[in-house]
Amino acid sequence: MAALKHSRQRDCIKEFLIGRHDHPTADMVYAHVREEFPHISLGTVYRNLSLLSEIGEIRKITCNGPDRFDANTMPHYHFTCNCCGSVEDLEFEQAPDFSGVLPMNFSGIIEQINLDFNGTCEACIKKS
Amino acid sequence: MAALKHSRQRDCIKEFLIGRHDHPTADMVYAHVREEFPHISLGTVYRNLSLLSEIGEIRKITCNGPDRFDANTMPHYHFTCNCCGSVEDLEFEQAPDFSGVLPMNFSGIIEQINLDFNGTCEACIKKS
DNA sequence: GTGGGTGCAAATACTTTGCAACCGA
DNA sequence: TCGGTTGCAAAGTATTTGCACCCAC
Repeated sequence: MAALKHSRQRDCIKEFLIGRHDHPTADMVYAHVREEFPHISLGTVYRNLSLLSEIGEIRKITCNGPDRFDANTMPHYHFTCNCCGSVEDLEFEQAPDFSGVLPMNFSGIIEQINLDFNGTCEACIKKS
Repeated sequence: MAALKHSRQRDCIKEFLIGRHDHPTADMVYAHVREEFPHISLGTVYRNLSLLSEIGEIRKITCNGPDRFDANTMPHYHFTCNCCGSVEDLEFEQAPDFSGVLPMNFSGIIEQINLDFNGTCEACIKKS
């Protein structure tokens, strides 16, 4: 991988994500960063989001609709609303423990475990 | 929801998925169904895949790259390869039990629990 | 006959990429 | 200066949709 050079745009993107806990999409990041860098392009936002998630500084959340990004790289799990697409962090009384549930008959490399609950969020229930 | 009418194309799509355990994409379904219905359109395939997953006859797997579809609607969990995008079913020595890990501070409706391991599959390890 | 289903094509949504100019080390 | 980064626009990938015709009930 090429040597990483400093960029003010990338800093701004990362700072924005650190300050948010609602898992913004690339468009939401773009809308914000544009306040500070009015000429930044969506391509640059996507490039930096990919780069940051490749080097592990942020986490990319693949779900229905556009990808979302999370500056919290600690293990934690999400609820995704099938209705509005929002993604919330879940808190557990007892943290999920996957140590006893390692898969058999599998010889690849596991890099990440994703636990995602989906359904309908409170806001969407009220709307309907 | 409107009354469902019978369609041979939809049957063919579902039969195909039942016979496969590799979680085909819409394109793969299209390629197969075209053997029997040479004039079927990709739009029809997408429409039927959405419809089947809405009524719970198949399951849609959202991952990096194109969505994948699974006729196995029983609870089970996947491994997704970050490299080639393949999705495999995982077998566990001890089935994951989420009864003790229900989320607190959450008041929406949970419809489904997805547990997905991702990393690099055996085939991609060998290639590199 | 009625209304859902289909094929086709165009449109949309999201993301990536080529390229020349730019900027940080 | 060198090579990574940016802005811009175009292209690419995945999916949805409008519409006229067709087929199941």
